[in-house]
Amino acid sequence: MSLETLLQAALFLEWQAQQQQQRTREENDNILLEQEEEEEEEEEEEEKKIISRTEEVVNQAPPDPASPPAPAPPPPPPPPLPTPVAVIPLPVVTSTPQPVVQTSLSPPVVQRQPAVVSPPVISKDVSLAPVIQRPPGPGLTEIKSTPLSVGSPKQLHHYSTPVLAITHHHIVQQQQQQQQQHPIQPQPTTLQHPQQQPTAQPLGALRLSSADDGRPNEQRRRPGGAGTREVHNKLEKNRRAHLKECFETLKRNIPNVDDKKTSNLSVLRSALRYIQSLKRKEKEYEHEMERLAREKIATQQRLADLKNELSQWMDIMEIDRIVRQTVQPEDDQASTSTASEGEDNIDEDMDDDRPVNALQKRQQPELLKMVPSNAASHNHHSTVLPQHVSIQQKQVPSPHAQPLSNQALVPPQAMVPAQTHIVAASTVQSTVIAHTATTHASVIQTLNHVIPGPQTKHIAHIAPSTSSPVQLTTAAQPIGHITVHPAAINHMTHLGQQLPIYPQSVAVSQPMVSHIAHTISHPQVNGTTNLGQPTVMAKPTVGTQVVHHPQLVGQTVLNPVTMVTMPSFPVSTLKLA
DNA sequence: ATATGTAAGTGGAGGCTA
DNA sequence: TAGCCTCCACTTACATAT
Repeated sequence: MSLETLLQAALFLEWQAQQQQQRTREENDNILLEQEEEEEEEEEEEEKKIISRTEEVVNQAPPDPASPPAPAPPPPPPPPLPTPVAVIPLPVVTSTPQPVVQTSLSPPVVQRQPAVVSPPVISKDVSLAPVIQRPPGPGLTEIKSTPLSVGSPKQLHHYSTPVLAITHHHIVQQQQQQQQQHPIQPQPTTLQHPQQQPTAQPLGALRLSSADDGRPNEQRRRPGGAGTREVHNKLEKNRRAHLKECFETLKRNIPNVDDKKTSNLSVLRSALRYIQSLKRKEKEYEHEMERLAREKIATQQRLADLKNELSQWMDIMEIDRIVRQTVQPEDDQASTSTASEGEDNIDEDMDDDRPVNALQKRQQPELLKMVPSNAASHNHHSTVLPQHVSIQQKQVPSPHAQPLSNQALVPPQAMVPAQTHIVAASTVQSTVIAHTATTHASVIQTLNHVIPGPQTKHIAHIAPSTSSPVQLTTAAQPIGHITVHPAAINHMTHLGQQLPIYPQSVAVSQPMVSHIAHTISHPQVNGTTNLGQPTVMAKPTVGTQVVHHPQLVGQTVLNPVTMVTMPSFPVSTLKLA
């Protein structure tokens, strides 16, 4: 027993549980279904209200009035239908049924709307919906009707003018009343409306009836067509809403506009101001852009110039490198040093070898070579280091000497305007300052001629820029002769005391004569007093005027003459390249 | 109480389309 | 040409500020 009873009890419990589960499932399903239905209804309502109210009205309206029964218009679900009511005549629909007496008063707008739509114009569908679903009783109409009617003298006024409207209103009211009487039977009522209306209404009915009766519902659409008042009102309402939205959008896009206390007019004004300000700014920016464009062009031009100069410098550097490569193998004692060091060394050497220099002067004029540099390249004094080229030469004019000098006399015009380059080849006693601005091959040739000499063991090379190392190889022999680059004179004054002073006399070689432009007193050049002997300074021949000083040929320049050639642009700008 | 601004209803005019 | 749509103007009601 116990077991059986227990089993039975268990089975029973199971069965109950299953039953409960099923119930719950069903309930849930029902709930879900209800919810879905509600949602659908809401959606339909919204759609109808918002989107296609007018469309629905219009579309539904046309259908044939002929079909009398028209249970429910096909598209809108017939039964559920509070929705359509709500859709079209919103006021009417929403109005809750309440007993109000009111027919006598001027027809409320609400009332007219459905009426107008339904009977004359829109045959069934539209009319049906509102009419059918209107809750029974005039109450609906009244709620809205009362305020509307009360508050709308205008409406009265409006209605007065169009006869049709008036008639419609009355008709509607009657229809509504009828419908109220037959709330459940919307369809037949709706069908009846058009026909019944004429009978019911005196004035409007007359016209409507005449027109409508004569023709079927098709022509109920008055020119307003969709143009029932309700539709028109809604369209207009939507239009205003859109307009309002546009104003809101505009307002949001205008800075410094209060969100709330701005009328549409003020929004427009502020928008106008804002647009004007934007235009002004636009013009300003355009001008700024033009200015920057011009500045850019100028800068690019300058950059191009600098690049050109830099390329020239690079050529010089290349030549120097070649020269160096050519010279170094032969130079046992070659040493690199800075310009100052080299100069110092030179000074020392010169001090030591003065007597020798004297001999050299007599025995052999030094070989001078000057190459004019670009006058324009002397505008800047950023580079302190002068470009010296001193080539010491044998005193004895070797067979190469003459050709050297000749080659050194390359016409300035043939020279590439560039910074002076210093290549100093020291021979026994003579010093030749060559202006390496001559990228011309003649320089190399000259050097080749000069250097090969047995005595030309020391070559000082000074790079033109500060960045490049200045290599000055002091000759074992004191510098006997120095030629001055004419271009250097422009910058002599700038350098002032920075310029090294060569105490010993310097002889000007024959070739240099052609390039010597001016002679100035030495103190003017370096600011130092010297032995009182005149110093020969050369002025660049770059330009046009070249003054020859043949008297200087072979003479000894007692004071140091430093070649100083400044780059045509600040050294810092070299980095740009 | 008055002024101002907004929303809404209504009618008409004009353009577009079937 | 009728129907439809859009726009505009007029009017009224309501809300808010002064």
